[in-house]
Amino acid sequence: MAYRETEKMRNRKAEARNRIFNCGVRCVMEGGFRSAQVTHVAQAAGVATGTLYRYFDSKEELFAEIFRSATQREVDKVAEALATEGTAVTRLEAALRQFAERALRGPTMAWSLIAEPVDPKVEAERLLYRQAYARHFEQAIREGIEEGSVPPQEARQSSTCLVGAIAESLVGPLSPAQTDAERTMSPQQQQELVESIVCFCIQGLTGTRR
Amino acid sequence: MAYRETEKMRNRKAEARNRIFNCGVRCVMEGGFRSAQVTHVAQAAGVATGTLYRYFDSKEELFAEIFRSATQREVDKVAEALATEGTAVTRLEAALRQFAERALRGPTMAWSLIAEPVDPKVEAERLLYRQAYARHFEQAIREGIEEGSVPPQEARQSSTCLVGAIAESLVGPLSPAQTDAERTMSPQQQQELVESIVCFCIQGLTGTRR
DNA sequence: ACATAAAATGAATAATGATTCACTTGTTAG
DNA sequence: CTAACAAGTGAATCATTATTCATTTTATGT
Repeated sequence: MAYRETEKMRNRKAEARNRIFNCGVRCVMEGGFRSAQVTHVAQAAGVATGTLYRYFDSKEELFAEIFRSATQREVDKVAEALATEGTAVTRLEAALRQFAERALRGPTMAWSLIAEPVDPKVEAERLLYRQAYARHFEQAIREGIEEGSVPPQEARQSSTCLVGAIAESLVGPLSPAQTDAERTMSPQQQQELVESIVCFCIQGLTGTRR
Repeated sequence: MAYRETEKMRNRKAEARNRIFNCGVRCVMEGGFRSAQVTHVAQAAGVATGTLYRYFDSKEELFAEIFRSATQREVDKVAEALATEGTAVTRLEAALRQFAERALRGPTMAWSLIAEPVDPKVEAERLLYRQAYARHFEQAIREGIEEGSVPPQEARQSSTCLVGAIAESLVGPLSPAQTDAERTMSPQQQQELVESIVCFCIQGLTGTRR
């Protein structure tokens, strides 16, 4: 026996995988999934295309993983906002803000996650991601119902409406169809946008004018 | 001069174009945009692929036109519901019902229009289509504000939230990721789904518990 | 140094589907 | 009937990209 995988090699491989993955992320951040081709990613990572395939089964697999990780960060942030102190309503409000503000801060990635046309495997991830949001919201709504700050309702349904309302409100502003000039809203405008989304959503939940 | 386009010929051509167009519609209704290939459409219409290109500049052009027409029908129905007698709130409610019920009745087409990943040109049509809905809703909201049945608010924003909430609520049920069994909801379930969407939306608009 | 095995390479291949175009067929007017 | 032109044809071509694989490079243990 003359070759056995050593620690050093394991590290180097892990590094390579990481580098590829991160370059994939960067590609998506720059031009969305559509313009992110395996050849580009490999090139950016400084490896041959063939090498990429040693680390990922297929393009779809790679981008599904990228999607998943980008998504997880976002979902975590929302979960975090929901895990603070206060009534369910306050926490939901904070979570919606978090969602919208983060999206407006990183518009290309946000658009890719929310609305860009993608391959089926990635689309499947998107479905999961939206469901993940919905489940977090749903939980908070149930808590709200329990504590009396939210009137009884189909928590599942309402949570889906929340996700839809906020996502749709962002699609327009984030869309690359807009010129960059249009996409760059003033902080003032952003603030207003977020406020009116939150307002609609909380009213929809509580049936209480605010 | 020996050949000049005659009435008969004009008709025949119009017929051919129509046939191609309609077969395109059928293809989309059956399997969505993804599975609708020019070759299929041509075959279904009983013409050669080359012929199709005498009537449509490109695949994208053809399907964008198909999308537009399918969409127009839906938007018209909503506009119709909004044009009846009654307060803005009642009319908006009727419009939301119309939207949801029609979608549940033709799930494949509805999914294609609302959520299927599509080519850029078609995606652009989708943006317009969602805006068309939003504009109709917006108008009704403004009327509601004027007549006092809806509290003052950013009508534009609220209308976008309506579109998002209803679309998102339908994506899950319509998605072909669901088995057909899952997708076939009982009329009972459909009714409940529609009710809870409408409830959330009207509350979001009016801030009044119902 | 050398044998062994894994990792990296990237040009060649495969797969998919839209689009073209040289040619055939059909239509019209004189 | 025939010249003149338009419509129709569909196999061949083109374009785009993901994926493979024969070959080269690199790492390891003796």
